[in-house]
Amino acid sequence: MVMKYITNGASDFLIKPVRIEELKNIWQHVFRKKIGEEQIKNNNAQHIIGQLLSPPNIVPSPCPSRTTGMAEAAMALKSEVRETSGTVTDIRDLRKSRLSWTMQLHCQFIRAVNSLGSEKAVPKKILEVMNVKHLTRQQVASHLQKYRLHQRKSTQTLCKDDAASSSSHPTHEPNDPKTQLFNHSSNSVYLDEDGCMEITDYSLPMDDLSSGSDCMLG
DNA sequence: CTTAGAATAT
DNA sequence: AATATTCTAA
Repeated sequence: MVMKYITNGASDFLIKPVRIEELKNIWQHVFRKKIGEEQIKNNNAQHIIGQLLSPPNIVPSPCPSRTTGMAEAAMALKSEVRETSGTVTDIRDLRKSRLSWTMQLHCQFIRAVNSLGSEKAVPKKILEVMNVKHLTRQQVASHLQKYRLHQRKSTQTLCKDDAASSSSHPTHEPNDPKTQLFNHSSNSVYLDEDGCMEITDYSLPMDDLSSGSDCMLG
């Protein structure tokens, strides 16, 4: 498999979690080659980078500006995982290929879901409520799917125990997925049935310099 | 055409 | 197991 690419002209490989340094290196090489020519096509360069980053990765060209690619790319490559006052507001980190649902993120997710209520807790709205830049609807959807699976599992387990016999295991918290009305406390709800987190304090001003309005809807 | 949700795939 | 991607039906 690897050979195939080499014979096709690839000169180097990057392993999945691509780091900034590696990319800088690549850029240098690209420039050395091209520097002799009169025109350096930045678009082309960006394209190359895009290809070097494996397909499912985020490509560092958010906006169609054909400026001097280098600087911009370097900027874009800086980790943009921003966290302000314990609240994640941006998940973009080009070193990572997959999103990691940290507890913070998960918490925010849970909060969003709870504050929306069972009926309205659909990916799009969750996304809006969470207000995390660069988080996609599909990512939320995927997470939601898993979350619901967990929920079902725990409720089933509890029901079984309930009907059967013997002592109960306080591992998880009972919950009615259907008949449950959620408390719309906007600011202090913790403890989800998933029980994998009990962070109970998020309150501080948010928005620092990360407020750029990217994926918001009014 | 957009999206939620299930089914797969990595 | 966790996330992503694809498929299907509203």
